[in-house]
Amino acid sequence: MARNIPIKVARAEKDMTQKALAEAVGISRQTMNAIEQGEYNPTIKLCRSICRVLGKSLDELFWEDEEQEG
Amino acid sequence: MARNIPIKVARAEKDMTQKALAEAVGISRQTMNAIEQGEYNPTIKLCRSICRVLGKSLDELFWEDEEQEG
DNA sequence: AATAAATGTCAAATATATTTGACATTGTGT
DNA sequence: ACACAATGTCAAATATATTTGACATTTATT
Repeated sequence: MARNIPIKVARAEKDMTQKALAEAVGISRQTMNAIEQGEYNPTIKLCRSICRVLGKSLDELFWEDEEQEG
Repeated sequence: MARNIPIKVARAEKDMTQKALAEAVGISRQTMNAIEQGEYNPTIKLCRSICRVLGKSLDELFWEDEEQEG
């Protein structure tokens, strides 16, 4: 997976830290960091939570045109 | 979670069976069924695969305005 | 330069998504 | 009514997302 820049940007727009976003969404700071680093696949439910907090859509934050192979 | 009608509709539009969609996406038939029944949260990567096969966006197939508690 | 906050990263443990196999039910066609 | 495909559902096993704790690095502030 590629690094998730859209989340980083949306977070900056809200002036939120990774820690703050993680708490708002109810996950650990490390998990939030890993998601932004693109290190693994979050659950759709978690993605929706992040979208709600950041005021963005799934397509805006989590779409990828090409998926990296295994 | 609520039953995922949009997937059912999009699958009908493509005239695909749950089994066929599951195979196209590389998961088991039971998992595909469970997703349509809204019984658990798939991974975002899997959601994207389903979107690509069905020619729909994440927002079209996987957005939910209100998340069910617990 | 020094201090603190924010971020990046690792390993071990835990929670949960997904698989497999099996069987019940429903829908469709003959 | 009969057969067959498609769907729904359960339990046990496996793969993987997520947590926790700890530490290194970067970035901001004084």
